[in-house]
Amino acid sequence: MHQPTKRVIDILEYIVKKGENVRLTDFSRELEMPKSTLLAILKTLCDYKFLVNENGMYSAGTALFSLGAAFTGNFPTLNFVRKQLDDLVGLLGETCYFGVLEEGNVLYLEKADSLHPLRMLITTGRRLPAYSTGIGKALLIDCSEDELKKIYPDGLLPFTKNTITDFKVLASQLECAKNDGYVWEIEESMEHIRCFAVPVRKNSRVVAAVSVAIPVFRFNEEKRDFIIDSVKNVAQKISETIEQTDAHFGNIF
Amino acid sequence: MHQPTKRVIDILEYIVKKGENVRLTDFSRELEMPKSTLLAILKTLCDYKFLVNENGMYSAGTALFSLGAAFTGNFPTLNFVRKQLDDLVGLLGETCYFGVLEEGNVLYLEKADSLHPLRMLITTGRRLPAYSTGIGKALLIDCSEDELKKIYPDGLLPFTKNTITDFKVLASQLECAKNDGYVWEIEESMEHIRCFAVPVRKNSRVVAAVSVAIPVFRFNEEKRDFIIDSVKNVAQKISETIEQTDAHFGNIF
DNA sequence: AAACTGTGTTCGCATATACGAACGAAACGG
DNA sequence: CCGTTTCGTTCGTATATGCGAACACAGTTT
Repeated sequence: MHQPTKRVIDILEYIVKKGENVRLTDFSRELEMPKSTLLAILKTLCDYKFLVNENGMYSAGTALFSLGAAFTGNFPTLNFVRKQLDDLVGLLGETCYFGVLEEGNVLYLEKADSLHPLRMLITTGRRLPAYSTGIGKALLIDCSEDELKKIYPDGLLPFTKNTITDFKVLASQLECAKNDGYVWEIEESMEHIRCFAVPVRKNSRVVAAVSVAIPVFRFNEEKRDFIIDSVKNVAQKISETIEQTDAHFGNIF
Repeated sequence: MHQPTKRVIDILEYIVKKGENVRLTDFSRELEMPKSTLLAILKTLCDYKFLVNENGMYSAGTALFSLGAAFTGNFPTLNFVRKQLDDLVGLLGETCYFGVLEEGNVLYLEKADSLHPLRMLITTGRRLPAYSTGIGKALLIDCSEDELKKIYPDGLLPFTKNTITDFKVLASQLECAKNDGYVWEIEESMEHIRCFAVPVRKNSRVVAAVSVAIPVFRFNEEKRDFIIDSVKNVAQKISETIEQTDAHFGNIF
């Protein structure tokens, strides 16, 4: 591990987590780096707009935006995905997500916000353990029990009282889901939220997934079929589009 | 200037420019760094998903997406802006932009694509000299000739035969535009493209701008008033929204 | 007004990093 | 098929970077 590089990474990830108004001392304390060393790195990052220094307060700079935008720009498919998610929200009224699997985690690539004031709070770019989320289970849908154990060598940690922590239970549930063509989840990653998700395939391999997250009190069984059909429909459209591209997305697709 | 940090920056900016399939030797040649040093840095960047290494070919990694998304997430106003631009494209049919001023350059923060197959190619996150673009002139609209000279100490370089290279001409044109409340531009930054732009203000200070870019052959004078009114209307709505927030956007707003 | 907290410098010393050459492997071309 | 080129990797040494302490300065609190 290259220390100077690691430090730059730590600084950047820390500043985007905090967003703004981070002081030199905060960096030093949280990242355990001497202030004199920090100052040299921070100054250079400011020169190139990765950070902004406003009388002692550091904030995330526009270069971070440019990097992310340039990355996204390589994947025009995402524009199509966003429009599909917008349509899906129009139908269902609840927050919808699109994400890919990255080493056992869901990486959220796109979302469309619920029309309701009370809505989910996951932001694009975040990573969450796949086994506990609806969209994540859709991404793992083809995994056997052995494969799951390999992905999560430290076991399945609970996030709520409903989180599945037993590999056998998870594997058998995925087995069923594979037949049904969709996954559901009730308060396994967050209290009061249930979820439906459908995998997106390219050449029959799961490469991404679409999901909708619904507060339990706004759900009722009558809506069930309509929700599942709507999500399946969007996942199918996205699958067809992705089939035609050769985009890798950081070699995830 | 801190060399290791500068190198990380150079590597990241180079990889997003190239997008994918960059070899160790390419980095070494283009960035003038010894291969042995590069290897240590690249390996660390791969560990943290800033890069991906696929049998010798490096590509941009998902961490870049996460950084950019986290940055954007701090500015919910951008979602509103995107919807406004979408509406504007619905009215005008041509590519629309939203951007801010950063040291004499326009930084494009949002865009909505034209419905026509032939359209502008500027992507979000890019920077272009403000004096030559429509949106950029809207951002400079309150500047005097002296202020312009301070921003561009090396003078105004031409990009097309129409680019304004004389400070006096630019300043007097901005003076007129300030009265009209909008800026126009004909093939000053790109051949075959003309542009209308309107500044977005916060507390009466220009903090951003909205523009529409139209291929010259699709423009005719009858549309003029409608275009200008539409852009002004959107800029006004965005102004009102920004007034209510205290977002800085990398201390640009 | 003095004590405290935090930023940004400076400086000498110890050390981790950078460098370039040399090596091995693979791809290319005649 | 073998020489040639290109690429990635390794390694010992030189050097640039990292470190911690001390200091000046500014703002805030006691």
